[in-house]
Amino acid sequence: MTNEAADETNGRTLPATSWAVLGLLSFGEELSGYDLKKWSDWSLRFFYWSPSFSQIYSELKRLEKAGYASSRMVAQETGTRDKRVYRITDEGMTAVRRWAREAPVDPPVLKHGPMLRLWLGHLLEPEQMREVLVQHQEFAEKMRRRAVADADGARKEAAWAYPTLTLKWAERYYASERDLAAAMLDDIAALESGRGAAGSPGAAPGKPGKRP
Amino acid sequence: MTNEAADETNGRTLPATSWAVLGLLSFGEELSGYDLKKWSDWSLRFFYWSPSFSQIYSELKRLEKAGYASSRMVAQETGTRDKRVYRITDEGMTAVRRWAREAPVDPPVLKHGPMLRLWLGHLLEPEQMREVLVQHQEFAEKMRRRAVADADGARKEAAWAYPTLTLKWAERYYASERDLAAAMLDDIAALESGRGAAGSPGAAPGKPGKRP
DNA sequence: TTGCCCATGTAATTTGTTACATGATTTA
DNA sequence: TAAATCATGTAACAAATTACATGGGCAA
Repeated sequence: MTNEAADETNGRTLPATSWAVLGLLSFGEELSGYDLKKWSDWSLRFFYWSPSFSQIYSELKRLEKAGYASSRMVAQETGTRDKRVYRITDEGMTAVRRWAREAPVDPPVLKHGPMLRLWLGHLLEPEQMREVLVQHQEFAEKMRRRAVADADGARKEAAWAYPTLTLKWAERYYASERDLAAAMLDDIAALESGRGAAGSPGAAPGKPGKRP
Repeated sequence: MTNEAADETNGRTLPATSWAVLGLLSFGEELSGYDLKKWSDWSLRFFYWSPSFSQIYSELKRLEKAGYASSRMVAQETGTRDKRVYRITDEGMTAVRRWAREAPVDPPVLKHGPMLRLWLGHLLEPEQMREVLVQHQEFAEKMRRRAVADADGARKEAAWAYPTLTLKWAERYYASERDLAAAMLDDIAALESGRGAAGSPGAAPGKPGKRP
């Protein structure tokens, strides 16, 4: 009852980030913290923020304490510093499977800095708004291309079908972000062009022709 | 040099959440922490997560310490408990305008729980994947509708044009989320139907006809 | 007149980041 | 042989949540 591992095992559930790390391990490979960080940078990154090194290390400790992962030191052949590698346990597989199947579907968390800036449009010059949007557009397109490239390089075995599918989702998501920025550039241009002509409330910004 | 207010005023910049709260105040009204929370729930919420009460209270303290906001107690008419209301200062306006204009455009932070689950598709039954997607779809549609409703009810003055514009962006964003979920449902169906027929690598899931 | 929600906060805890420490290996 | 980089962590700090405390008004 006062056993810590038991406390974690039953009862209180882990935070999503722990499940994300355990999820990385659930593909079956034995990995070090460093490996996990690198892998998470090119996979989770597209739809889930990639935790820092230090957090990955502490999540690994927590998972091991909970009995969901086990670790061992491996001595390097060529004299490199020894490292600790982690592998998921059977209990870990059971737990992460259970989480994936049964956890409630809660809404995505979005912190969209560029939109926060535009929401404060009354503080900006039109040119500055455009600059924010253009940079965001470039970011989105860069991410989209990365998702495409990663999907092309992805392993083709059946086990990897779902990671590949989410890359496809990411491709579309970032394409949409890019297009949404373009649409907003249009909207701002329309707003600007319609300004000065007496703020008539009838001039509702519907869907005017693309350009003035 | 050792003055705390000065430390905050120049030099080290505030976290984005502080700017978000100061941004709420930048529309000029005198508001309590409670008011700010409620307002943030129906505005920031669409593109930036809405901070908890306690965080709003501590951000307000920080802003006041930095000289960006001032507060006063107001006694309630009908004997309700007194409350503290905050108003942005001139320095605050200068600072938030400067932030909005000059801060680097950094990428949005996304923590997409549903996608994390699907990325772990090897742990799920197809039916469970569909369930996750359907629920996400419903959430997205609910948010979209809310954005539309809020935009309809929004104040029409020029100062509110940009908040209204971001609501329009939100409407499109959540429409896209909804559609992306639908597309992924199709992809999963295609993957399932193509399974068992020898994992031929040629069976690339392109854009097959909507239904089998 | 008890229970519940509005409103206002503070305290304790958890989550996550940045800065630092260490040492070996590769590259310039 | 100095600098950059890989690899592994720890420590200090910041951000954010949950739980708790308090009191008034209102509905049952």
